[in-house]
Amino acid sequence: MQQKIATTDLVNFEHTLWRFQVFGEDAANYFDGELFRKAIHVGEDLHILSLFKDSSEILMELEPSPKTKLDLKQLVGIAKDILGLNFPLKAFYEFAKPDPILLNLTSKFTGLRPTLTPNLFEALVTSITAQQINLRFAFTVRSRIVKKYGESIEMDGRKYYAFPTPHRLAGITPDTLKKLQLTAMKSEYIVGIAEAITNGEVKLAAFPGLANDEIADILLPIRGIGRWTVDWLLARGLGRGDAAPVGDLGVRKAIQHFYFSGEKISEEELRKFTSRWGDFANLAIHYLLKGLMAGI
DNA sequence: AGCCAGGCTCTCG
DNA sequence: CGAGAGCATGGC
Repeated sequence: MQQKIATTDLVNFEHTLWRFQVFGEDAANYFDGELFRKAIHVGEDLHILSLFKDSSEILMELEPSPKTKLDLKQLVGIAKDILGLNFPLKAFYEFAKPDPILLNLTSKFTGLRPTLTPNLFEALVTSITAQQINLRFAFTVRSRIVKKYGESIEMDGRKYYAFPTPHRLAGITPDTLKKLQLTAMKSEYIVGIAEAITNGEVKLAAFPGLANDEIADILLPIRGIGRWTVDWLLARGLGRGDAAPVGDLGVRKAIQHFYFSGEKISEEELRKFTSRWGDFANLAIHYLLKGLMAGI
């Protein structure tokens, strides 16, 4: 089945999904520049969600078709999150006008939105794999996890892997993850988090209804989850407007590059600086990162 | 070749 | 608490 998701004046398809191509293989997210595909568990079934452009429209296709309206609603919600459609982009562009740097970036990358990872377990594990190593290698390792533990479904002669559920990772010996070239520590973190979720200690489903601080209080005591990981979960998992992962190396470099002539500043100062963006911090930072990577 | 990766935990003062 | 060492290995 097919369904319209958005028009191209609301979102720039290529700019927004570009992130899935730049760091090499991503077994959980297929994007070739024109077609995006992701295998997703909903209800009892594994679906392939496809996103693509047709003239001025962005369409979604689902295989197999969802059996219930509720499943369909959930899949449409996921598609919208992947395209970042819930971010108030127009209001942000108004907000950005007085700032020459943001004004320049928003006019260069009009329609760019942060893609969300609404599967919060996937968001957490992805962050952990990316801690303290270069992103390209992080993607390679994460793809190995996805291929080894994720269920797959075939379409047009290609296999698509769903991100492993917590159930598939809970109870495995961390050593099997270590063989995929995660560090011993990260292997333990990931299995530990999978177990905390399957045994009900951590209820990810409740997070959308909680405040940023409440989520941080739940997650920070868990081994492997620090401030950086929480901030990215808030920013790219839950789409919180005011999330600002200032501990992130890329974010620091971007802010220092655009606002401090490349001079290094402390995390404290960064936090103070980003507070000026209020509920637009997430968007502002996304544009700064894009600008940095584009060499502006 | 050698420095550095989109950090986190643990220890020590 | 705040600073600093250790993790571990691929990319460039």
